[in-house]
Amino acid sequence: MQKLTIYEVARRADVSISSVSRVLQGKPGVAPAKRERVLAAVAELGYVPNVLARGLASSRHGVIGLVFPDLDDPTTESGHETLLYSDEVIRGAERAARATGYAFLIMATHGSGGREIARTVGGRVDGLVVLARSLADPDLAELAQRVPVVLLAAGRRARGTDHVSADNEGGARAVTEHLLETHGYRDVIFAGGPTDSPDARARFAGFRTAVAAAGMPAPARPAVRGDFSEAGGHHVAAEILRRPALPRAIVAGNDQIALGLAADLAAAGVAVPGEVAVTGFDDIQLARLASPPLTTVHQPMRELGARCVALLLERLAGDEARPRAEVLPTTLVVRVSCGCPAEGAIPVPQAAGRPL
Amino acid sequence: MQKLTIYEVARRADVSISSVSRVLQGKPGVAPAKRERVLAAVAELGYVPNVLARGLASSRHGVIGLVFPDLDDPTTESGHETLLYSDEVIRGAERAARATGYAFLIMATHGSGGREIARTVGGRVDGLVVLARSLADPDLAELAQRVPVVLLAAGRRARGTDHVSADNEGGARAVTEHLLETHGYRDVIFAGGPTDSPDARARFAGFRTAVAAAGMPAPARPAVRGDFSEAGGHHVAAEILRRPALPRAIVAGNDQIALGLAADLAAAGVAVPGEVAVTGFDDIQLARLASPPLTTVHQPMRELGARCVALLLERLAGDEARPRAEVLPTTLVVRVSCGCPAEGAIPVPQAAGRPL
DNA sequence: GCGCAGCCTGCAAGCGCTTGCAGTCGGCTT
DNA sequence: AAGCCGACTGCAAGCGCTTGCAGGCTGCGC
Repeated sequence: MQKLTIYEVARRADVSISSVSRVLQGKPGVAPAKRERVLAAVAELGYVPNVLARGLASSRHGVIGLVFPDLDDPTTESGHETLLYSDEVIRGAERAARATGYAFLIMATHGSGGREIARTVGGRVDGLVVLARSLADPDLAELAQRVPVVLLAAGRRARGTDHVSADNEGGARAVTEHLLETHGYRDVIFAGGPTDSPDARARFAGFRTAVAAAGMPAPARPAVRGDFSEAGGHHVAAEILRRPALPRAIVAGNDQIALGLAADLAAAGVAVPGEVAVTGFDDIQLARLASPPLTTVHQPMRELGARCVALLLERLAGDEARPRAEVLPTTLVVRVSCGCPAEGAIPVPQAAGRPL
Repeated sequence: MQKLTIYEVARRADVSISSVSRVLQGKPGVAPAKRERVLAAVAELGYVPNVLARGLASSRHGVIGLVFPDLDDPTTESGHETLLYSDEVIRGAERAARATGYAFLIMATHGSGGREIARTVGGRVDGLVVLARSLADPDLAELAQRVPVVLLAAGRRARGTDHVSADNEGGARAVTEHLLETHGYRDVIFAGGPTDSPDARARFAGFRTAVAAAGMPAPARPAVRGDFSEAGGHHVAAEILRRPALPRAIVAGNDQIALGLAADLAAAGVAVPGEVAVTGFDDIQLARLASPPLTTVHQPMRELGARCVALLLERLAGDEARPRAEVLPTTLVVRVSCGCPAEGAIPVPQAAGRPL
């Protein structure tokens, strides 16, 4: 199969390549009869336009990109600390891009090398979604002036770019209120994430608001900190177990911390949620299946990804709007780890009526 | 910032664009002094070659693509049946591609529309990794003659393409043997996946081998079937609970089935693994955190993705080799759901020595 | 019957970079 | 000193498609 170009199609349909091009792009100004001939030729030949040539001529890639942080140590195959969060966002974004005919490129960043990576990907896409903390500020800035960028969950730092985030503060407030009001716990502490994470800060702020609203003194900073990973949870657990007295409930900065923490508490003989209640944030899949099922705050991860792509497309459409910031709602998901009854934690369809 | 082309760099360095091009590609035949000047100009200007033009001229994309099945119903936001498997493979492949300077494109397929999708992505990449069952055979065939394809876990159907898969049969045999020999269970059954899945078939074959080797009659087909999803597990559970007698152990086709199944059994009052032991396959992250932690067979998912990319690159390098099939080893991961003691199921670092 | 607005068409000029090829030059071999 | 060779250089021809523009036709108003 030798190369099949627009010339071949034009010859076959007995028209000029201009007309073929116009038909293929759905542009007006081509007589119906001729349009038919072109379409027929395209079908017979199985012609697919060369995206490279098309892109070069129109200076459009037809590709949306997404940059996410790869927190794993690339030298190990452990892989278990994966940010499931990114995977969900990626899926949502991919779907949104595909639905509008764009191809979807992803690139993970791992600490250094961000500059090169940003250049590589920057020149290949029409627009870029950048997940929080996957790129250093200067790299991001350089990238942003080459191509439209939408920042996801980044605590609005870069100027001139659109932002999308989840309502971290509201979610943290809701889960803390649940602990405080529904359960009536008194001694509730916050086990935070990295200091430089805007998400972590916003969640802590929500926690403080709830505590203050309950008429209690709100701490100035998280009682403990740890990475947004299971290892971070282990670290937090160690810190807490070292104390003279255990808190009644712990609001963790995210699900991974909560899971690692809960596992260690249980292993140390502390009943969860009996003695210490634990809540998470994100609602990753593990949260639902963990033991006990984790009470957490759901972030609409796929939707976040999809909204980022949507904003990008709007900007590409050219409406030269000023930077926008969109905040998607989060929802409290009550399961067991807060002390609530297990009811419905794990769906049990038609398991009833067992005839044994 | 107006557009910056190779001409600008050439002028700045006072050379021809040919030389700039050669320097940028690291080709020989450019005097050292001149090479320096070019590099300096590139750095000062912050020049980044236009990938579209480069691609058009050299007919190379610099992009590796991956097509995976999106089993979710795109109209819901549920997202919980996600194939974690794909996510891991994607990460592994992305990393391998990035490490060799290639950009990485992903595209999900969802039932129909595969043809269009295949065309879209086929024209944008230098090589493609296709996960099992994401594309119909004819679409795959068409795609394969446009661009090099490596099939992952597809039970070698397409001719002329490379294949990579995990040792499904060996893994299933190992886990079944564990149940049969270590635990001495007699009544062990296989709860399979979809009939058309090569993976499911290979696993069942391994199961049969082990059963036969233990001197027991091997069934001709799986005792029950279900999708490779949690819902499939629920279905399997319902089937099994409907029987007059429960089996002593169930070898599930994959982790999701095992998890859904185990949850329903437990909800129906059947002790797992006390009354019925359950094992999975894949070793997705959920398997480790589930309750009880799932004994399963580990597939090197990231490595599978990475190997696919590696094969693709070798083929692109031009060694015109005949199609190869690579099988990566799987490993038995013993946790609790088979009846083994919990020891080490959840790592408990420094949780000891609690001073309370 | 004539003029003009529209609608179609195809021409041709790029888009920015790669690469085969011919030409230039200094240095060495005879 | 003439001839050659090899290392460099830059020219120019694409790669395949988009698109502004000018020209040709048709139909309608006057």
